[in-house]
Amino acid sequence: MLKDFECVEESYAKEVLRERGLRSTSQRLAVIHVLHESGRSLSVGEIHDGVRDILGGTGLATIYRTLETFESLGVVRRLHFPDGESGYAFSRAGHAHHMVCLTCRGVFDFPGCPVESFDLAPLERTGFRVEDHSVQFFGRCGGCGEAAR
Amino acid sequence: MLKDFECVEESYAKEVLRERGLRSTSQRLAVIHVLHESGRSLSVGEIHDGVRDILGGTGLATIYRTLETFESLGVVRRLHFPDGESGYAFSRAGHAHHMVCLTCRGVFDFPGCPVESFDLAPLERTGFRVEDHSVQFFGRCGGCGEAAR
DNA sequence: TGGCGAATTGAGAGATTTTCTCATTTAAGG
DNA sequence: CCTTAAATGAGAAAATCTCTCAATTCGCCA
Repeated sequence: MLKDFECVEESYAKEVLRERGLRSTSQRLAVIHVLHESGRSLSVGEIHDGVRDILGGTGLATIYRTLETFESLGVVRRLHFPDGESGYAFSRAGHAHHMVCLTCRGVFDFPGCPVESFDLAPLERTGFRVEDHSVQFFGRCGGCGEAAR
Repeated sequence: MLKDFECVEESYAKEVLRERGLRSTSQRLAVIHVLHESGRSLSVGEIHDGVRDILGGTGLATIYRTLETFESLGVVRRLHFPDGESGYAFSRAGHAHHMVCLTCRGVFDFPGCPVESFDLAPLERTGFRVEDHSVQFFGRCGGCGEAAR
């Protein structure tokens, strides 16, 4: 098992895991490593392949379980693309939204939240109580926009 | 085949289909009927069951094909819930966002768009060109909020 | 209204994705 | 170290989605 691939994101994930009384296994850290290193959102299969490159035989079920765990911790986020595909991306916990490049599937955080300055009162007057929201921007990142020209 | 279930939504769907040179089949209209009648988002299985109740034996593949067609026409929208589930809901074409009740999966349009008044310039200065966005609110609708108390 | 041609469907096989089980391994506190 | 519960691996099983192709049906046109 490689030990020299630690990065800030892994330390962060470790801490979140410890806070919740969950274990920092090599599989879990490898998932974070693969996700962060890629800089884009990856399918379950891609993550599985990436983890196997690092650790050797890793069960697919573990990948699913790990992604589920991290998603509930806010460390990983599942993104759904307009074409129906989906992928997972590393994401610092807390309130963050993303821009997703439709060409390379790159994921970029963006500052601020459009909903913050949006007046929810009219919605809530209908009796609906808003508990959460999701915002995503789709488009082309710098590199992919260039290439298209 | 029942003929007495026509509603505004079906007429609308028919028109959109005709505009694109696509046929208004009983299966397609039944999908719209089921979706609209429920007032909430439905899984593929629920839609399949609903359509079978109206038309009798309808192939599952047809349901998938129909949903894909309608989604590309903007008549139906696929929604992803925080719990990982997903469902389809009727949606007037054009730019519309939704509030989704996490209890009953009810879907409600809401007026306005939080992104409209959001300044995209800082994002686009990063080189990212925004082409599309998605916004969803999750919470409890009037009825389900009541029931929870 | 009847017929023609192309679009659409049905049925089921097949592919893919996700979940589950349980014996084995491993992290982490004492 | 040792212990113990958490986590994993492997593969079976379940669920979801796609594909193929013959049969059906819609919508146009005479």
